[in-house]
Amino acid sequence: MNSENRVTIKDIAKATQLSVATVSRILHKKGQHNSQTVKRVTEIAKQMGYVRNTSAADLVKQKSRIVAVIVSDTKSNFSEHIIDAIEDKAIPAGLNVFILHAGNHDEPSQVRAIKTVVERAVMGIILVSLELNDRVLATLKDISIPSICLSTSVKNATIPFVTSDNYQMGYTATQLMIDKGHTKIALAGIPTTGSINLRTQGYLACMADHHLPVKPEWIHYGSCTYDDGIKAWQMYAKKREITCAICASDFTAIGLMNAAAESGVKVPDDLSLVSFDGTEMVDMVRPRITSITQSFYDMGLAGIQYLINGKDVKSEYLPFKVTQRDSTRVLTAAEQDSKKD
Amino acid sequence: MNSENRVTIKDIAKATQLSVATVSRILHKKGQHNSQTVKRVTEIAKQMGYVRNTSAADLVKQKSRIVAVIVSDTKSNFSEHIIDAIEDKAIPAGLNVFILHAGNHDEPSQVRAIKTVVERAVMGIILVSLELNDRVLATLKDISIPSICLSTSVKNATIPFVTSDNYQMGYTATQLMIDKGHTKIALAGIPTTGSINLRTQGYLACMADHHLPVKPEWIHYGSCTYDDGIKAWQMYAKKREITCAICASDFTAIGLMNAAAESGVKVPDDLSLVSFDGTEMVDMVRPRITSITQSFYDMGLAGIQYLINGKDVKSEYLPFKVTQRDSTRVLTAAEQDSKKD
DNA sequence: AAAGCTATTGTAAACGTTTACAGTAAGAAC
DNA sequence: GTTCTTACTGTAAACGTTTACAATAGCTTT
Repeated sequence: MNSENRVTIKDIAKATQLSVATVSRILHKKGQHNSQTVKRVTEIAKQMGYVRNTSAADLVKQKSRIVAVIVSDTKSNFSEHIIDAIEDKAIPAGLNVFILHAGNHDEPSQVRAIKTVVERAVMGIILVSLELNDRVLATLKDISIPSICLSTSVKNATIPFVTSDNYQMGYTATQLMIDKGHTKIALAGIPTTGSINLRTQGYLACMADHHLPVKPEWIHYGSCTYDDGIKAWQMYAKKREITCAICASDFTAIGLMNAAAESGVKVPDDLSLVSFDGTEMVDMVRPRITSITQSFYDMGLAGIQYLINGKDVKSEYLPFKVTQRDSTRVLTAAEQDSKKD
Repeated sequence: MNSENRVTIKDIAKATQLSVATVSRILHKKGQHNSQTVKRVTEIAKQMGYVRNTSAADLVKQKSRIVAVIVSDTKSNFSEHIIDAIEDKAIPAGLNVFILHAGNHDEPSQVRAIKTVVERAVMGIILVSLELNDRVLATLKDISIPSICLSTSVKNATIPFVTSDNYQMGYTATQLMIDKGHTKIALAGIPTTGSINLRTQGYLACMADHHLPVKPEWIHYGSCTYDDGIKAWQMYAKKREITCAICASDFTAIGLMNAAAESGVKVPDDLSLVSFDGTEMVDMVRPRITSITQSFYDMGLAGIQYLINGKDVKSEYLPFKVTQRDSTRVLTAAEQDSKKD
């Protein structure tokens, strides 16, 4: 119809011989009106192809019905579960969800994303898997928009967060391997910075608690990618000392497994593997990969509920569980001896 | 600082004893101003924690610097490549990207998403992998916002689109199998509706061109999921007639391969597989899966460039290629005979 | 008949920007 | 000394809504 200028309430007011106020009220179901008029207005509005100008409405109402989700752009596949949960709750509540990408450690891109949504007066911001530095955290705290971090913890809980306990996960993964008789346990693809590095601490603590030595070359640092798995194996392959590896993500585990396979090392016969996350990926590869499975959907739930209910949610750690699949094997007594120093 | 009311230009004007016009101009680098004043204003603005109200700005400027990307919420992994391309070009151009989800065939959710962004006067809309019905298409055409569909074709090209030629891809995949000596070729997980179904047409045409019969039970309809691969195999396993399958997506191929493996059927020894898409997934599983690889990144590029340059892009098909990996095998003459009716 | 309701509609201000245009002052050119 | 520039700043309207409040008319009540 009119692809020139957008139809406004004023146009409809003119066409119906009513005031803009009446039209506005009718179109958004406020107050009571003659049913004849209501019918006339809605019909004309549809016919003229009216679409509301939300910028104008937001401006006077000083708020919007939008939730912004700012997601790390690193190739991870768990964020979609978090987003699923957010959308599952937000849409029925009449909220719309805008997703933006930002760099995991990239301040300028984070600031850009935050600025974009803050300028538009979103009703809340959910930050997924982002490592925010103090400066960004400060800006976030200064603005009057409720924000929450998911899948990362925040120093001093400047803003609330919901994640898994990385330290405990690291400890648990290590304990799992030790329980299966492993003593030479590698750690692959964990970043050196951010809350995720607490997994390393958990690993070291568990090893120490069992009086097991750790060699530096067992720890490969990375960023949870598939390629990190490959690189980690290249590192381990030199001495071929370790009997198992704890992998930073499902992708890292798969990369590691594939790289090992190329050297003729089979999982779980020659190498046991456990990964963090436990997304559907671990069930798609063969052997299936044992994982420390996180509750991503629940994280999303926690995030959106915080925004909807406005309750002062305490920052919290969500439970994780060990899901045994086919990538881990119990070492025989003989193997444990032969591998012993 | 002030978490009560947001600081406006008016507040800064008051604090600096200037007019709002001057402050506005300085803050957005329009016109020339005394460098002293500029410094004073920018400093005070920062100090007071000023953030622009984009709703107000958009309102008067009648436009925004936002590109909306509405993505199918079906679990596919190629859309991220499309989005990558869009962001890679949009951000340097000073455009911000908002991503929304909508149901692949779900009109209400599509309309909701479109309405949300149209109301906010985005500068362009990119629809990814969405099957739009006539009504939605009509609304999209009526509004004065440039829109483009990626990874789907649009009947009559009501709005421009960029995708791969599904018919040709179907034909090519089939040809590939025939070239390897296969004659009993299955098709798994293709939806019955939408442009993607053209793959079925291509398959049928190729079979017909080679005078090869097609049995109904070779064609499994689905929606490109992992589970579709499993279900397809359950269907094929009954008679175990086919020697290869063309799979609707990488995930479908993986599902099919895993299900087959459970019946003791090995890829590619007992079953050859080719998938559409060719995302990184096909390189992560073993054996690696031969794929009809689409140019997703280029699709995203085409979409964003259409919006930025405003050129009247013709709807077009992007090239795809056959990437041979390890899931396809040439049938021996003996096998071809033994399998012959 | 006055007062009080009720149902419906209108008036007008407000939201925070942007920007065309007007204004001012100081210096340069004549 | 007058006019012309130049550099800077102010005025005010506009963008499209929403909403408190006022207004009107027709009823009902007393």
